Amino acid sequence: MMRTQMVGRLRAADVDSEVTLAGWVAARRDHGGVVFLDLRDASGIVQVVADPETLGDVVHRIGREWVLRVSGTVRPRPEGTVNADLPTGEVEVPVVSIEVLNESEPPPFPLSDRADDVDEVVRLRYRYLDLRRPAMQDNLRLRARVNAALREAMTKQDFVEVETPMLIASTPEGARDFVVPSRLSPGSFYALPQSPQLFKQLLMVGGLDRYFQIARCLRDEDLRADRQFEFMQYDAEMSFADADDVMAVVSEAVSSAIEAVTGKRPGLFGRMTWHDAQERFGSDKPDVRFAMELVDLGVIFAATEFRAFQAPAVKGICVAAQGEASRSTVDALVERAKKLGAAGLVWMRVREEGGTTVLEAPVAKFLSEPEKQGIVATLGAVPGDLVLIVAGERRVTNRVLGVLRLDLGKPVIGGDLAPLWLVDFPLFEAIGSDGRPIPAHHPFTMPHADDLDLLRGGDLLAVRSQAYDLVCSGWELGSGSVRIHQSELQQEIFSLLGISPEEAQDRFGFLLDAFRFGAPPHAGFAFGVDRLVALLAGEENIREVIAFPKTQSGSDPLTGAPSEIDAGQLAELGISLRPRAKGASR
RNA sequence: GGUCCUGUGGUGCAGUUUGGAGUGCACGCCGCCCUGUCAAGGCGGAGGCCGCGGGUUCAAAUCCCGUCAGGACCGCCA
Repeated sequence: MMRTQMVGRLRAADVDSEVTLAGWVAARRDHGGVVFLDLRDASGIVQVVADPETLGDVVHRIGREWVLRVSGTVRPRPEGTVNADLPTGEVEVPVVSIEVLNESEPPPFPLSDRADDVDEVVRLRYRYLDLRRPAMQDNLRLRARVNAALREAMTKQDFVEVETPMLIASTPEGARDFVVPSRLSPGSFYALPQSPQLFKQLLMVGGLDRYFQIARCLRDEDLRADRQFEFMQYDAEMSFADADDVMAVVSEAVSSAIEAVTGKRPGLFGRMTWHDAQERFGSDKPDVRFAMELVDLGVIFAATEFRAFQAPAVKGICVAAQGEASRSTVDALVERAKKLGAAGLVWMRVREEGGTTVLEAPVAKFLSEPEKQGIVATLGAVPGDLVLIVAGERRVTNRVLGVLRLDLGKPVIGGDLAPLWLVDFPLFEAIGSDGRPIPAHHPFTMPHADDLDLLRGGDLLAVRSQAYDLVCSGWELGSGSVRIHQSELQQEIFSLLGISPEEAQDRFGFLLDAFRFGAPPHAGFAFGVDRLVALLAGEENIREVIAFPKTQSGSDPLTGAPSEIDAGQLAELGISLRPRAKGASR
């Protein structure tokens, strides 16, 4: 037997038990006559006490990260030497026998969580050492709990976990595909899945009724703090179900995951229409952990003399307690607003003067007294606040104020995740330069039943879809929709999008074929597991919750990927490389 | 493709604004001392292509140009 127990659970109650422990040396304190070693395993740290006189000089040689196996009888620490900072701090293990299982070179960077700001390339180059840090261990274990909770919640709700293929046909839709050359069909390529979207719909046609998967997805797009080439998606689809059914199932799964991590089950998820999110928060992923909502001031300025406010939309936000922000700070906000596409940004300091609330600003002289009072009343501004107003085209106005709101707002630290369903998305996000509408979701999204007339009648941008997003603390976690399952309606959408029947057949023929054989009404959802885990772990970057992530340029400092392959492999695949465009680098 | 930020012994930083000797701090590492420490302590020591290349200059970590690597963001992510 290698060990009798893990080190982290030793307590006063274990005094007098004989134990054998195995782990890494997290720290050593060599006093000459006595050597203290902090022995670390996956469960924590315990202090062991080594006496060079009985154990020999080897105890002076032992360094950080050496791997030891020690035996001894647990004893209470002497009076006054208890370490309250350690769960095991009441006890220690005097070493009777010691075995060096492996020596270690000194680690290239501190493995303590107190030194958390090491260059990320160094951490990734030695990820196996980085993973020994308790913070990384916690993140990966938290992630495992989330995965387990999601699986359990879905299985309990009668969902069948089905694996879908990684080597699939490329479809020219959506993100850039990662491709894999085919050896047996030189010149042909597989694509790695961007998501199991089409397969899960086929599973519905196949009568699985309720499918889920925690699926690996790959997209060859630029990386970000919340985006990696490959990521994990909780993916679900259900037959004979509407949007509410799907949202209920997903809410249950996400709630279970949150409860598994925090011990606390979240309340009912909020629900907000896309339109409200735009008008109140200037975003399609509103962070509702703080207010500072966008307020429409259009009524106040309906007949204003002030040119800048003679616009389709005049809206403002009230920034609490920032009324005395420096001129340079305010000027920076104006610049920011202009950069975001606003014609300008009107700012006003809210002050108190002789018992009344007044607005002080360069533009104040252009505004009438009722207008100024209207601003204060409508925004609920109090002395000390800063009022920011943008006027212009409604979409731009909302977007600019939404960004400023996020720049200036402060979510409550340690608050709830604030999960929120966003519903009633528009079916099309814009009309392209070719006059064709651009789908907001994907072309299989079911239009809202009440808006079918609009679809056929005219105002395409007003058509709502049966799509829904899950937003958490300002992060877009995922999205889903009711799918079109009738080929007539699907053809209609394709023709609106300018996709000919031949083209549709060419791109998604296998799905359209399947739909001719009694496809059930179905709906589904998918969200990013990495993002949910990062939120729950309090990390701003999903690399912190991925064991072996890639850098922003898509490389892996540990393995050296991506790397060149040898000529033989290329030949076998029937691939020849073009010479490098700009002078060979390697 | 673009904007911005960063790059200095193994690690984290200061030094760059205003050019003047690789000058400094903390940790780690090596050696010696030390029986109650908690990131032990004391004394001593080693360790540098200032990312790389070019330019300006009597002189470059410092100024200029390019380049590489990393990061945040825009584009992109149906």
